[in-house]
Amino acid sequence: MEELLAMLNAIRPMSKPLINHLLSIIEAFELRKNQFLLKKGRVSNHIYYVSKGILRGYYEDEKKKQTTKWFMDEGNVITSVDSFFSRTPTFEPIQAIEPSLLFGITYKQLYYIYDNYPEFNYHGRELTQQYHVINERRISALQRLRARERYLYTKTTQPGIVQRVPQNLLASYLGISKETLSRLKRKI
Amino acid sequence: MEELLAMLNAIRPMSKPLINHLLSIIEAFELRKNQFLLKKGRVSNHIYYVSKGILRGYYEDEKKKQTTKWFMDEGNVITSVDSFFSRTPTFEPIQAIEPSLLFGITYKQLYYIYDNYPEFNYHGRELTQQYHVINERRISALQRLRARERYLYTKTTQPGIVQRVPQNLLASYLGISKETLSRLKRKI
DNA sequence: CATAGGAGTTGACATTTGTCAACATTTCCG
DNA sequence: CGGAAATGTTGACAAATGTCAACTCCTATG
Repeated sequence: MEELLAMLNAIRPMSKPLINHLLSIIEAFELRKNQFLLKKGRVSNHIYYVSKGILRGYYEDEKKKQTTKWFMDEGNVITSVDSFFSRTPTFEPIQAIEPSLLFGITYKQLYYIYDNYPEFNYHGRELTQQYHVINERRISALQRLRARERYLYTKTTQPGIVQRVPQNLLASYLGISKETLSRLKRKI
Repeated sequence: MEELLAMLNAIRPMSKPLINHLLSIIEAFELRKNQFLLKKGRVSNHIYYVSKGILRGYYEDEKKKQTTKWFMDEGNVITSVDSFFSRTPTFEPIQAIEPSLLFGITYKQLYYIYDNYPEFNYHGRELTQQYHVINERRISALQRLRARERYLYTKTTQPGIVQRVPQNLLASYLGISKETLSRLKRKI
């Protein structure tokens, strides 16, 4: 839990009352490998900090083909962004790839904080901004780069992810088939 | 200018002092067709509200091939996200596609507001969140959909854009060649 | 420890998309 | 108004990637 508070304090030191409030509401969640944090059709009700482990958000089409939208490991804040903020049922389950430990709060609790501890809007804004920038870069990569370059790009920007994650999931994250990934890796 | 204030007030009503401060600093910018709002190599120093017109952010690779990262029309808030927030020189120029009218403030002015009118962090957070959700959806589309489906998806989610924008730019936005776009349109 | 299922590899082939070049059409400006 | 430049279309072909199927290897679990 320390690390979570440290991360937030690094963005900007928080007041004692805010810290105490956070400590009183944050809940810990433990997940086994392959366990779901969020199932399809539910409204994403929590936002979590990843303390240990690695998770993925993915999408499954009519033909059962899965596309991994993101991987997040230690130090990241995760939720099903679309569902959480728009309060609609998600199409994107979240699943633990390794045994994981998370700290989370609910949507209601988050907005209670935004309303009653205005200082926390600064943190919310900075964090959203951070992921926004990451997504902007990801969009560029998906638009401009071919399979091979996307793989190399991801390998340099997220080396930990590339190592930790099964190749079939990595392929779907890159937006290519597992066979194509297998082949282009051999040529490198 | 009214519309900008109305948009912000709709997110959450702002205090009189904040409104007055905003009015005292917001600057208007007029652009001719094809004029640049931001050139490559500069640090993006402003964030703008689009009051009239349509603009694009794009990227140009070594071979001079351009990829349009986004189109933004009336009612949107724009900047070169990466450069603006990370304070680094941009690779992504912004250009007016039609004659445009913008209202803008600088990075410094924005952070002055965040620090001295804490209530505005709420607005900054909500706006960033909004674009974050849009980008999440865009990533899904780029990852999962083929050329044809990406076109149809964009046509339904941003019909105005698809109509207003030259096809070669639209193609680069979709991440496909202009020939492919021309062909798939004929088949529909 | 046996084995079923998951993960990764490889080959053959189909499909999609890109590239290049030629041409048609539109738009912009002197 | 007229011509250059930008935009859009089409064809032929090449390159990239997907799909399907067979096979191997690993590993999780009864």
